[in-house]
Amino acid sequence: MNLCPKRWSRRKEARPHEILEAALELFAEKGYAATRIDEIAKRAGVTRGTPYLYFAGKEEIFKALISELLLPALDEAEALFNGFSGSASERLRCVVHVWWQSMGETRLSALPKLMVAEAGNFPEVAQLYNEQFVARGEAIFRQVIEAGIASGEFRAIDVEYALHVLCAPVVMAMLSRYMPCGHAQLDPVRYLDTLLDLMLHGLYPHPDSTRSEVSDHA
Amino acid sequence: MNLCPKRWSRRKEARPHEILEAALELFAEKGYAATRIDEIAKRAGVTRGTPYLYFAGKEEIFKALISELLLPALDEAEALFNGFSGSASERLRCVVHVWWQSMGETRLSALPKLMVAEAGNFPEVAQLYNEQFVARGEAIFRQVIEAGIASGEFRAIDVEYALHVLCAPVVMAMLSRYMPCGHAQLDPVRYLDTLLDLMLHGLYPHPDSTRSEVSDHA
Amino acid sequence: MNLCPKRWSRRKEARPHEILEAALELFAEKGYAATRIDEIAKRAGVTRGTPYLYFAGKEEIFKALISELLLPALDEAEALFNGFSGSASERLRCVVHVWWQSMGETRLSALPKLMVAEAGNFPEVAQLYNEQFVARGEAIFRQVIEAGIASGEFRAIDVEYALHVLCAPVVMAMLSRYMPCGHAQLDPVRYLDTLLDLMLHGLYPHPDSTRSEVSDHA
Amino acid sequence: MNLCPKRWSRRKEARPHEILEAALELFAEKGYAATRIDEIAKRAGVTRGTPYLYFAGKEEIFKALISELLLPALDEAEALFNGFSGSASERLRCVVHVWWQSMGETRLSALPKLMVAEAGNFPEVAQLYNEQFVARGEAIFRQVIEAGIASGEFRAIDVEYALHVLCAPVVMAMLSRYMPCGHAQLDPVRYLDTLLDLMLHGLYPHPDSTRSEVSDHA
DNA sequence: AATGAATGAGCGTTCATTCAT
DNA sequence: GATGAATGAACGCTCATTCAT
Repeated sequence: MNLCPKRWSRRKEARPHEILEAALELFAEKGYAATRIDEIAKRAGVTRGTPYLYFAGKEEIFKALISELLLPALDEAEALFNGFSGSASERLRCVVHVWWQSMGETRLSALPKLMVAEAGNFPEVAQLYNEQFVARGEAIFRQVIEAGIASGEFRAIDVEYALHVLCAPVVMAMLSRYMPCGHAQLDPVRYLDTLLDLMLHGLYPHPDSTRSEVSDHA
Repeated sequence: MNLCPKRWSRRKEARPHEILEAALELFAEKGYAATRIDEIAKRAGVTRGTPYLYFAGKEEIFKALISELLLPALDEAEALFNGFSGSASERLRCVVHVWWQSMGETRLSALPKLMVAEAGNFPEVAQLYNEQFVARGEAIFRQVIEAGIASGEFRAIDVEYALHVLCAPVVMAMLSRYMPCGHAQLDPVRYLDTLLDLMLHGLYPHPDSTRSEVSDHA
Repeated sequence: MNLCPKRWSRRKEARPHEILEAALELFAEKGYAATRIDEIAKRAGVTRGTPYLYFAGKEEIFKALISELLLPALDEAEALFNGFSGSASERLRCVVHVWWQSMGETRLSALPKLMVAEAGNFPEVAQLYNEQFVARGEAIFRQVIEAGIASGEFRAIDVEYALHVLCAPVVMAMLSRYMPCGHAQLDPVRYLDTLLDLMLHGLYPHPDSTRSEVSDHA
Repeated sequence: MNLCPKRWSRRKEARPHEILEAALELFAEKGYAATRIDEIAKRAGVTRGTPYLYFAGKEEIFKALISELLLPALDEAEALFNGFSGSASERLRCVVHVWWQSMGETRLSALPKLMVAEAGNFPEVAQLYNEQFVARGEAIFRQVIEAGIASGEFRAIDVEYALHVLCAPVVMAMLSRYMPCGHAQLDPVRYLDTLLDLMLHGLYPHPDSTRSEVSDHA
């Protein structure tokens, strides 16, 4: 059993993170309730009792997924957005793609799925998620839209509503990774490009069709 | 204990439906795993053993929610769509609003939430949901978009991708009813109107701004 | 449902017997605990509540199997024994074969199996079985052996012990009908003839080996 | 609650055996179905969940009774038989008495009772029992009888049938320990001696009655 | 720090029994 | 007399959590 005698000598401070990664994978696959602490421990390479050395219980692991994995990723994404300048449409494109690269296509996309499923059962976790993640994410999109309207690049639509229309496909793309349904066969990047194209130009034929950009991607 | 003397006289045919309604409410509130059969039974006004007279087990109740509640609602909605004629944009508006009225704003919107959470754990239910509900729902939207393109009313965008961009906010509006997050404070109808406006016209200012329709609704 | 309107007009007094026969079959196949009242009812051609019109509960059905089916069969067998005269060995042969024909090879052989399994759980039934069936059965064998000893046809062995040695294979032949083991492939009649052959040649005090009789039976 | 401070320190290897012993006792007393896992646990000095640490379920406990308790006892008994030499009648006596001592008069005699009751419900367990226990047990008796016939010490009777006639009282003696019936009041050893006496005098092809041996034991 | 044996509350399911019809 | 919908106690099994080592 103890094949490697020093197998945890250097790992001490890494343990909580390993446990969280294991938990995230399993919660993504099976949901919160169907994931056993044993499985998390085993996938993290530890035994049943170890998670309790670092987390008070299953719910605390859930909460830590938000604060220890998701929020830091949002911090990084925000830094990328902030370092980007350009037209409103260029910033919108940037925000959508950076969002996807830094969160959507990573294991973190499991968290929106988890929150859809468990928000009602864990109000405390839901509050953390909403205040620290959703609100900040929406603020990013809101800024871009508002700036576009202010500069006259965008129409003066209702920002709050447009914002959610814009976010919904991004979130759905994250959720779809865990469902064997229609979305699943689509290429997410092309999907997001279509989103941007439609959001910017609409379905109606353009008076000037030079703005269409989705065809670049094939 | 015997509060109601005729407590089962004429209920036989009604029982399964009562149980499904109770299950749907509870699954919506707490998710599949966190809902106990006892609770379903109690909310349906029966006792622990009664659900098993009508359903083989918890999973069968889940499956019956799809086949007995959701699919009939889709049947009705389809009938409404089919009875509607008009321009592609008028039909799109019709489809989105009928969808919302006949499913989105009803208790049935719990089922997409459930499927997000449990598709991985119940492949059989997921297959039923995808084949009988998602595929048919997408087909409705696809027809409208394809007809619009064929008639020249819409641009020749990639139908499959546009379809999912269009559906995503509709589905998110359903999911959002069970989350205390941003979407929650929005008026769903106005949200869908914004979706239609953006999808048809895009964010860019119109060359002819007479087409904007969202202002009608306020 | 009521395809045959008078389907029970003539059956009223037959119902209890039909229920007992169904119960006997099912208890034999699956044991007492694993047999559901529903199954008994269905096999008897009635519904769930009907057995309770005739029997106070499951245990009463069990008890009635003894008193209503087994004991009458023993009565008949006893009548046959009593009408038979001959040497002790002839009477022994008669007893063994009549026992087998009237009980061993019928569905009644399920009852010894049931009693082996359930005597500890149903002391009242066990008492009935022991006092009314086992004791009377043993008495029959005891009489024959004692008469054989008294007449000098048999050795003066210990009657009580010999009696049980003699009965054991008879009972085992009954039990074996419900087990897929070694006994199962044997022909019961030939088995009992072997028993008699072995028992008699041990019981006879005198030493000519011409008496072997098992070959008669093919 | 914490009456015994070292309540599980060194028990890990002993637990499965303790649980099996408890299960064997309770299955013997009440049968398989009427024995609750809770009772087994309590009698083994553990709580409800502990048996599941060592056995996959109730049926696995049943199966383990055969493989972990009964078959090892048969191994030991076989070793004793194999170390014994003598005439066929002496070997027969040896086999019967060793059988009784190593299995019949121990708690293992519960297993034949259990198998009579449950063979039909657990075909897999029945197969294990028949192939590994019954078949091997019969082989032991068969060898002795065949050797006796080969040496001329026994008559040339039909071995398969005689074998089962011989075994039946041995098995019945085991079953009888769990029934409050006739057999119960007999001394098993004297019962087996009577069996041997009767069997041998039937098996011996030659006719001097001086060989009666049961009187020795009284 | 880490282990893993043990706990025990909780849940899905079954089924003997009841009783309004 | 017969039905069968409904009941509710009981049981097998699970799993988050604890704690002696």
